Amino acid sequence: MTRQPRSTSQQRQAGLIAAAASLFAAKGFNGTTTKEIARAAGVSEALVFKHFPTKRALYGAILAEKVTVDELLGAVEEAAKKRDDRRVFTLIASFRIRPGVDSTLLRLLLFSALEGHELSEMFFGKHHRVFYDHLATYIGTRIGERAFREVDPLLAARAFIGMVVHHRLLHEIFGVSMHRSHEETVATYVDLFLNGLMKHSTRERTR
Amino acid sequence: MTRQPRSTSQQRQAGLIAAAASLFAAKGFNGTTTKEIARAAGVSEALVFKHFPTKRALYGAILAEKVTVDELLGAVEEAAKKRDDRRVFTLIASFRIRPGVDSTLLRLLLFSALEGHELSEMFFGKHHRVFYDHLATYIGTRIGERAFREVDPLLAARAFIGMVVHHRLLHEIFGVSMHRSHEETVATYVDLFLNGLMKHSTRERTR
DNA sequence: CGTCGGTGAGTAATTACTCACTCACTGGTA
DNA sequence: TACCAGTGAGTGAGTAATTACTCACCGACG
Repeated sequence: MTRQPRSTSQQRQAGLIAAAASLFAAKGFNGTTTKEIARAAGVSEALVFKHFPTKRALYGAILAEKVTVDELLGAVEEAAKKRDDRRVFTLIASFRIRPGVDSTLLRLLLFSALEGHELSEMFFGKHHRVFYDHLATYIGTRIGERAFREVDPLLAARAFIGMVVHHRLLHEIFGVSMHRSHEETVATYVDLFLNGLMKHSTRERTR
Repeated sequence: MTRQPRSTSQQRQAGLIAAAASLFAAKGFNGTTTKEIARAAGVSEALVFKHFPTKRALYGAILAEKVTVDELLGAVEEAAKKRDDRRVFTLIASFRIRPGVDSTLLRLLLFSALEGHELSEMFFGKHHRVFYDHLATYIGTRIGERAFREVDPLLAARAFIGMVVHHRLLHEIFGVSMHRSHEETVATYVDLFLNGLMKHSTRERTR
């Protein structure tokens, strides 16, 4: 019998959040029982409620905790200053499409939105809106500089993020296999999209 | 007291499926109780189990029932024969992005995939795979005819569907408002994408 | 010895599902 | 016409299991 040292309140809380996050991501809020969470965290069910007053509060703590990564936005900002279009788009795409990316957050996001959790919007804002807001601003700037064609920047940004997110959806949620490497996939998407945005002397749009 | 004529077995079954579909779409499988379904269909809970042996069987019946629309694929086929690229893409996009489109199917699809229902894959295949398989074939043909650039047709098809599906996701699941009309949105997406696919004499890709 | 991490044993409510039963209608028969 | 047995739609009242959550209590350590 090894005698486990008792955890501090903070450690336990973190452990519970981690255990619950993976369960909620796998089975949704309603599909996960507090007993399962307790067992996954290696404690009694009663202790769960010592740390979080309700199951829903625990769920909220998960959504509130996971924060966006700022270093990516920094790198994007830098590439944007240099007007390195390809790099801007590649950075954003390969942040989502890369080997070993964790599907937990995507699943949690979808579950929370579908199940209509109150914190869903905040979660969405922190994880996704920032990206397409940033991107829309950049596209707008480049249109102003006559480097890109005249399109609605917000629609264009969503279109690009859409390619990327949809790819993850197919792969991580629907189990569609990737027939190309991560790099090839990203390169193709960036290529297609940038080419679509670029101005070309020949052929104007029809409508 | 108006005396309701008793329904036939088929009518009841259809009513139950309709009631259950909207509830499952709204709250997921685990979030919906059989009592709610019965009440929504206006019958006793016991009758639900006279028609479907288990709750899961009822869920399965829903997924198995809803079929894809063939008239769209017919129209696409026709446009494809005429090599009317813009029309092919516009048809597919505006089938998904149009006023009054029902979000029930999209929600059911996501729920079933997230909750890992066995019939999810079949559901996905009937509603989505057909589209990007068709589209990929067409893109492949057009590449062969040197009308489009050399890209992986499957990736390209997914990229386009990705724009469209992501748009619906934002709008119908995450509640992001559409700041453009349906037509403008579709036109922008098609325009961006087609322009990206087209060959342009000037400026070759950098890598 | 008091505080804090931790638990076993509950409880009230809800859940999917069952069962014994009623009611409305049909077709055959006298 | 009158009657009656059969059938299938429909239900009220359960039941066993599960669920989120509670509470009285334990024991280690400063």
